[in-house]
Amino acid sequence: MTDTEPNPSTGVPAAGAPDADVLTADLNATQSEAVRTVDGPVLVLAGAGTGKTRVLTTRLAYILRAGLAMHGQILAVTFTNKAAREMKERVGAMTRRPVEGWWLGTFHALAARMLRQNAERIGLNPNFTIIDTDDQLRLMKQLLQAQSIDEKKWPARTVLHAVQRWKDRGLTPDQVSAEDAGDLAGGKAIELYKQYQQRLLTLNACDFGDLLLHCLTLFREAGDVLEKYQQQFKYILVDEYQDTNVAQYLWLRLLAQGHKNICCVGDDDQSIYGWRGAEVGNILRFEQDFPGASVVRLEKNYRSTGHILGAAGGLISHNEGRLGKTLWTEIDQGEAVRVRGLWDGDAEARFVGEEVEALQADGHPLSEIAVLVRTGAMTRGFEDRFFTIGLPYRIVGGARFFERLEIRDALAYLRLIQSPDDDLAFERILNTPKRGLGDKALQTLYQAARARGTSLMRAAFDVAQTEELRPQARRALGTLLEKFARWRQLAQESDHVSLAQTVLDESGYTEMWQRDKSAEAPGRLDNLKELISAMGEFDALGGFLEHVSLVMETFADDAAEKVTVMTLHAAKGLEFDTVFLAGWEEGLFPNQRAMDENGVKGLEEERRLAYVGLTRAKRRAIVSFAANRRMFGSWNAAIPSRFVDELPKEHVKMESDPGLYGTGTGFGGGGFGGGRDTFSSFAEQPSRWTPGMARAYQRRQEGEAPTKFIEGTAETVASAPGKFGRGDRVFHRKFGYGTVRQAEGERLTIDFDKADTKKVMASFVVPPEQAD
DNA sequence: CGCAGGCAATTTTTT
DNA sequence: ATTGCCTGCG
Repeated sequence: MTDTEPNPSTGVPAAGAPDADVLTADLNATQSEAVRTVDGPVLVLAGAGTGKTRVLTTRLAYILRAGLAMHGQILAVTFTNKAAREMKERVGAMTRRPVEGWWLGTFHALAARMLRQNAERIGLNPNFTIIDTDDQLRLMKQLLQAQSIDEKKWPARTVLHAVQRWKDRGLTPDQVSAEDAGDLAGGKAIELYKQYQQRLLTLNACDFGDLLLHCLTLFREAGDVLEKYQQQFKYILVDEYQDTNVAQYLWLRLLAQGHKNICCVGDDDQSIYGWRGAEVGNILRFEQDFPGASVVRLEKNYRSTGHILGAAGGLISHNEGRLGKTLWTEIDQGEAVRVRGLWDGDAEARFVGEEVEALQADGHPLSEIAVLVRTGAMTRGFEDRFFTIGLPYRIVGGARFFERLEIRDALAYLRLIQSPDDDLAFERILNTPKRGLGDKALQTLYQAARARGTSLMRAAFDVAQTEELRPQARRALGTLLEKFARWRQLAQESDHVSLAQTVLDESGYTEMWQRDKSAEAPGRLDNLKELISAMGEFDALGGFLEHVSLVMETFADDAAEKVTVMTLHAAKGLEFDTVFLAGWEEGLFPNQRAMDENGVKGLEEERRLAYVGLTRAKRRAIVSFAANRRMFGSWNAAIPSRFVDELPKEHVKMESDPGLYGTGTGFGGGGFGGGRDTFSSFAEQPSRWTPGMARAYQRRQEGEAPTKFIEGTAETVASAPGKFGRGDRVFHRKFGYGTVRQAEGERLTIDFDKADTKKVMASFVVPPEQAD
């Protein structure tokens, strides 16, 4: 069935019929305009909650239904797999046809598709691998070592970061100016970049940046290829345009030069990825970049109350160089944004916990409540608190499934079966599990590979026949290579799921973790099982590996009846009835480092982040800050974020705890939380354990006394007699870990572990005003 | 080759 | 405080 035929099952008329108008019937005037402006470049400035996704999907369906193009002639680009998936679902529902094979996907997935179609034109094999950060880093380290560059002075991360920024700007090694490189890596940065690219080419591999960069090179050097795509894509749709980097912009501009029908949707006020190369300038310059462009502003907000929009709008108005939008809503004014000052981070977590419980008691679903924080580390305090009070919660983010050690190892085996020349994979598993092939053996193999001009795997087959390695190592290598030969055979004969199972068993990898008695081993084995079962959803090994490289997603259970805790970045594109915005302290948010490194630009991006946070809220936004926060072990005093002051007074209700900043007597954040088990909140989810936590948990399992937390004033502790006994392990927020020597009435004596605080205290709790 | 102990680094995150 | 990384020794 072609795109121009009527759909027999739905009776949808043929393309070109006025029926396409039906699609826009439910939209407001500007949304409809955004959908129907189909000749020439269009920029849709879509404020938060103005129906951006709806416009984008309707536009795609409209173009199809109006018969302006067939699906193969539309390029629809998103940033995340999630956005791509959502768009596929919605367009599929609207057009009632499968969305298979469409050019709808992320920048990287679409670029990879184009590259695979034309790989040989730029010296790659169509089955090139896409490497992850881990591999990138190891590769760069090797290059630094080869150049004898001091890794202390120029860490591989730093150099790699620079390389990535160049790639974001669409610069190949010869296009980087010496001035740009500066004295990075002792002035050898450009040379390193060049070598890095050469090495990747030899490995038949790309990193994420290359997917776009190679496309640009391809377009530049193979005019016929570019022309073909330019002809093919009659319409181009782009989501989240404010987050594009220069390479992505160039890619789009080249592709759009054919039909000039490019529609970019975005919001300059929601650009929060400058630190990874996004250029707000792209959206600000749209009208110059695409002459004759129309601009449509979506300003009617369907999400938030008047107070929330007022607060967010007032805050963002402190940024300069905006395209400018004023959101309005027909929803009621609602409640003012609450701003709550608290004594410390624990008090803040306690406050949020109590508020959530109150909302829950009023019948508010937990799935409509979110706690948004600036840094990933801040989720821990809330997790701890929510667990303690038995509040169901979900942490978004953290270590992602495919980034876990055991998953990467397992994937390396599979990659190596798929493409034997994948040196990075080879290196990773050569001695994992330990089989007596360490650094020495690897060096020998490297030399052999270099001498022969082949990959490590091929060189290894030769070396196994010679005297170059000690007999023991030679035998071990021989055994490994035999296994690989067998597995490769098996890959032809059996399905990829049983292949993976066999590989993990025969390689001794599963056994390695079964033998491992550390507490995190069971979690790792679970993850391996999960990996095997995930593979079942793919037809073949190749497809699975491509998915893994491009879609680094955790298979998470969403939709559960839980409070969500996540970073502000992770919250983009989501909405909740109630949003808690925690940690609004100067230095933390706006983040000091962001300001130090990027000055006013950095500050403005932080402000946009605050704006994004506020506009996630449909009915309630509650901002909080703490006067004291423990960071990296020590206590920091803090003042409220400047963003608190920037919220327009008429939309805000201040409710700082009494006693903060000398405004009264008494101290907030009292309460008593003693007797809490340090590790209980993680006991049920071993897969989330860090090695340190796992060790501590194990110590506890072995009978060591549990650690108790002490918080609150001397009085409150004294009012809870019997909570502490001789020999209890305690943790005090200022003095750290200790042991109770004596506990009678309100006199507690504690020996603290740290030498400088090893003193006997009559009253162990520091009143809040004395805390640093 | 493997392990214990010393040592810096510790924003945000997708693909 | 915690973590991963590096080094030096057995």
